[in-house]
Amino acid sequence: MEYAVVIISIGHRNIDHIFHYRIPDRLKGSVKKGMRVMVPFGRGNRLIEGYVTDITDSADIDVSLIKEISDICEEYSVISPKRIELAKWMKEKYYTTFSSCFQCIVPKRVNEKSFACIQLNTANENISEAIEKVLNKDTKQKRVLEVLLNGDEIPVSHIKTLLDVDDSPINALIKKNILVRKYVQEYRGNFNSALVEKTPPPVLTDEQKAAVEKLFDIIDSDNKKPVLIHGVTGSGKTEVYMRAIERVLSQGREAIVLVPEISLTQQTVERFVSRFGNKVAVTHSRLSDGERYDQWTRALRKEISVMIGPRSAVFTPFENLGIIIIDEEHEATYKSDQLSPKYDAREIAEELSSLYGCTVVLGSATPSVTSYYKAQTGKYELIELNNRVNNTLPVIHITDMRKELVRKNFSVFSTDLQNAMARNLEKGEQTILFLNRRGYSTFVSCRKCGYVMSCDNCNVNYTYHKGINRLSCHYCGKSINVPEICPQCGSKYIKYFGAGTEKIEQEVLKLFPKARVLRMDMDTTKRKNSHQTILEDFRKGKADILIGTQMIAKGLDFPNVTLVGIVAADLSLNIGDYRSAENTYQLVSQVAGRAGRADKEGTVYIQTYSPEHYSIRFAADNNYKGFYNEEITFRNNMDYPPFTNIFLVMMTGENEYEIRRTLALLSDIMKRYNKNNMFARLGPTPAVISRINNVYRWQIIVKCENEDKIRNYVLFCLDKLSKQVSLDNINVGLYLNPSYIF
DNA sequence: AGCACGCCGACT
DNA sequence: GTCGGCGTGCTC
Repeated sequence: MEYAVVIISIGHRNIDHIFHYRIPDRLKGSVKKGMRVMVPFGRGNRLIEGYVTDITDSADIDVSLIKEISDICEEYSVISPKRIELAKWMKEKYYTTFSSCFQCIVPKRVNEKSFACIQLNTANENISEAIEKVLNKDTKQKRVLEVLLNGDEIPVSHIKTLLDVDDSPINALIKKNILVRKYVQEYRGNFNSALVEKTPPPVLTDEQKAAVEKLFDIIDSDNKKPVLIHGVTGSGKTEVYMRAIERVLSQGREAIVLVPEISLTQQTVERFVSRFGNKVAVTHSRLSDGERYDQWTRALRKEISVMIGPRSAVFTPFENLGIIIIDEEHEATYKSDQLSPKYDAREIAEELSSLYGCTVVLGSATPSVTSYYKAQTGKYELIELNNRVNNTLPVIHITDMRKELVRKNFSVFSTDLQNAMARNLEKGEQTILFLNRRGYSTFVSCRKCGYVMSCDNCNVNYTYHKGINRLSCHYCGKSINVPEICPQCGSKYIKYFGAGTEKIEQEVLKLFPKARVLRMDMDTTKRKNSHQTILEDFRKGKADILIGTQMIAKGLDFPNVTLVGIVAADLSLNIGDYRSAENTYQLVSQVAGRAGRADKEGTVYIQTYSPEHYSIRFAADNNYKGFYNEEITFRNNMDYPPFTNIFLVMMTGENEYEIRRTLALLSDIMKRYNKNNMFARLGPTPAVISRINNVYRWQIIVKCENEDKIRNYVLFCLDKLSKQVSLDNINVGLYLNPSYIF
């Protein structure tokens, strides 16, 4: 007897194991490994979706309990044997259920959309006589038939609009056996590659040539070490990627290109489409489920061979996978931090590399410290691109804001930056001002008693928003009217501190009343497309100055921008996360890179209260290695990643006492099983934001060099804990090496 | 997860 | 007697 081994699509730990089902006679031969099936499940025999992960001839359970598969979902397998292996690996690596891993690997099933087409009925032997009869009469049928005589398959809707006819002549022709109607699947979300002109590849620089040759060697060899391309901005990394893709395609294999969602713009995509034409498909988060499913299906059917997309595109079902390119590899978006499995696309790519023998290429101008460390220690190959293809470096100044205070300049802008802005306005060139904080004032307090306005629901200070004239909480969204007197002492002296983008906008308008200013932050981009509109307006020169947060920092290039002001470079430095310096270096480098592209020289002013900090100094010098050397020493001394693994256990719930008590218990258990003191433990401590929307947040942090050991240890201790106390009212969040400590 | 089963008290 | 409350435990 043959049984299908099925994983049920219910993401619950109790049923996260295999179930055996009989294959009914009518499905004999059609049920295959990797297929999606419907099976009766539980006492009520409700029909649940499941995945056939194997077919066996025995089952070690009472045969009378085994039920029958009720139906198959598709005629084909949606998951290959190698990808079943990937799911097993993910389940262990990300301590999650099979079901949730399958959900990543196979997109949600959506009904396929089809449309009616008509075509000559080739099965009809007497068709020519029938055709002749119609053509001899002057009817609507004749006009329809004439269009179809060459044998093409044409959508019914096209015929109707083209000839202005309705169904009746078409139906008549079908009745006469001259035409047949068939339904063709429509692929939703296709990128219209016909609109993009094909461009010939440019001539490579010597440096690019060397990089491409090294990549070819790796692609063609069996040594599948991942490659880190450290290429300064403008060094032509993308062209190197495209040559590697060409090589892989010529070998009949496929390519995946991962790009941070934010830089997945029309221009990026067009660059690939102009080289590879209709072999390219694109996914992104704005696609509907149907569009995503259809693009995924096209890959499964080998109709495309290059997929460009964000994190989730790493799961594109190419079975002859030749290369995975991860651009801007340092970006935090490659790690999913919220939904389980909390996978890292870079790690998935490496696992796919060992399953498929494909090459993994990571590229960045500011590599993550972890990746560069791997390149230094021989786990990755390193390719460096040090020269710009046709851009010059901007001139970068660091401004010590403490000296501005001494000189009695209390403005948010240093004198130098103000002067530079004035000069730029006169010249008619554009300026970008970057501040990674929105709102007007970030801190509102009473001058008499010191009371700080803060949210009732969260342990977060209110930010004052001048546009709506309200205090608003950036964590739960609550906003209140500005109190006229201090809620604590009744004093009228309420003072506003700390500047956000809204304040910067106002200061600019005060200094330069004639300047045309655009502001881009969460508050000005709430409406659909407002993001695009602002950027386009700025590109077209409809504004002189663009003020913005993080969202203006990435991947955009404006040829007429010659001045960039980083208003407070040390904001990200004071967050208190072990990655603060890394984030600051990356952010400052990226923002500075917006100045002076094309033929005009750029100038950058970095305003800071910590001008001596190495992340700012080296970013201003454009010296990644200098930064890396300082940072890696710091990580080593402090025992932070990449020298250790950090496991964050966060408990959240409405009853603070219960959370603290439970975490204390977990801490005791951890202490008890910490043989040889292999695991360092911090906490329980309140999280950085210790209450959001009246949900309290406490955490324990565990550190250990060995990833498997720390994972097993934490899961073991949590298992012990769950046997001692109920965790029903507590949410337990597990984060292995999170992108930031919350 | 979700559903049946079963063991309780309250009610026509 | 029986209706329905929720706690418990199982699902090929």
